[in-house]
Amino acid sequence: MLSNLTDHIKKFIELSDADIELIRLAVTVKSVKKKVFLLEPNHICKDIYFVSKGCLRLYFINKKLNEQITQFAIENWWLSDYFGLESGKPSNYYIQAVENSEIISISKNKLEELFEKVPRLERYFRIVQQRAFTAAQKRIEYIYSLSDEERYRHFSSLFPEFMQRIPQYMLASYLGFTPQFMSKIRAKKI
Amino acid sequence: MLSNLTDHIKKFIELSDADIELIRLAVTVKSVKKKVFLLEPNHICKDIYFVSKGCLRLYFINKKLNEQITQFAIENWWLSDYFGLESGKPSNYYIQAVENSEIISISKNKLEELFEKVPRLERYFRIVQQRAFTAAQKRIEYIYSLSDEERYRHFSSLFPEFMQRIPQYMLASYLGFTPQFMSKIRAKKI
DNA sequence: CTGTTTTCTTAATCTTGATTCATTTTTTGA
DNA sequence: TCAAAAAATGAATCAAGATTAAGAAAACAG
Repeated sequence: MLSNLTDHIKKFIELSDADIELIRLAVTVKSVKKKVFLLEPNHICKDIYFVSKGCLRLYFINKKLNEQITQFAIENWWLSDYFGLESGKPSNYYIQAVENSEIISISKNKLEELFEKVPRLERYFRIVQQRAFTAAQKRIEYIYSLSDEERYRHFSSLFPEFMQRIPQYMLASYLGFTPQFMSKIRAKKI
Repeated sequence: MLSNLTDHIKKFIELSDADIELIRLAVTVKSVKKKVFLLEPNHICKDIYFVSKGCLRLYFINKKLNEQITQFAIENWWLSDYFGLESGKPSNYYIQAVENSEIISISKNKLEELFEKVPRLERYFRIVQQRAFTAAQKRIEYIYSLSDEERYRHFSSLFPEFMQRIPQYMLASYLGFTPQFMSKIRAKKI
């Protein structure tokens, strides 16, 4: 549903019907089944993704050959490998659907064209990026000021519904510890 | 020097002389002595800061009553407590000059006015925020995929000149470990 | 200069969470 | 519907880095 995106944009800037039509022409709306990859390592990342429904994860394989999740995106969040997108170099990341999802994608090129036609979108994305940066900073702050166990409890108190949606091992990966350790602290709680 | 800022902006968008004059009227350029605070906890953060010369750090006091540095800003970087800036709530952070510095500051309100007069600046700040977000994500990736010792060596190979500029204990804080541990790995190296 | 504060180093002990390996439970798909 | 794969749990051992407590070396101010 394109309206999920345009409604989100309207929270920050005004959009005319003509603007919405230009957005419609620039983006691609698609259904993505659980486990499908939108990006894989060694591919060039060309798109940014808006989650209209469902959930995506961004991860890479670390030195110990484990999946390391660095970002989730749920409804109304954007996700991309911005580093790959800007550099044009082959990506190191996977972007994968965690649930059956509805994704709105737009290529870097189409987005640049759209910025020329609807310059106020620069403002929307400035705000989106600023919020993303602020959230990333908060996360770094928690990593450095809470123990793993505290971070788990903090996360589960903030996002109890999200915890129901994803496998535990993915949350352990996102929080930076092992599934075994997660089992241990969960057992402790009861 | 205002030109440090306008030159930086010109790397991303075009600026007319009139635009530059509008920027000049909106910002404040000031010299800040080492150890001076630009923001302290329980104060409302109203400004964002551009480092024209020198170095700033952003930190908070964690539960163990230690300083925890979450960001540095050197020449051509912006720094603020964006969370406090957007929420209008009292800050939890210190922003302090690490060296005698020249800082260009602009208040949130003045910046909003400036966006109305020079809308292309939204683009500049969109790009700045996107880069900041990408850097923060990279940092999270390193935190989760490298040991503390590896992260120290990685950082010192990437930014050898910066290491000379700041006390070791600040770098230890930024990297998330103790000065004692840092001494240990430095001693190991020789 | 010279006393004081700040920064850095060393070493012993302690803790958190990783690793390894085995088992159980849940989910999935043919 | 049931076999196979995926996910979660449990326990024993191990390691990276914290903590504590000195003391040494630099930097700084009067």
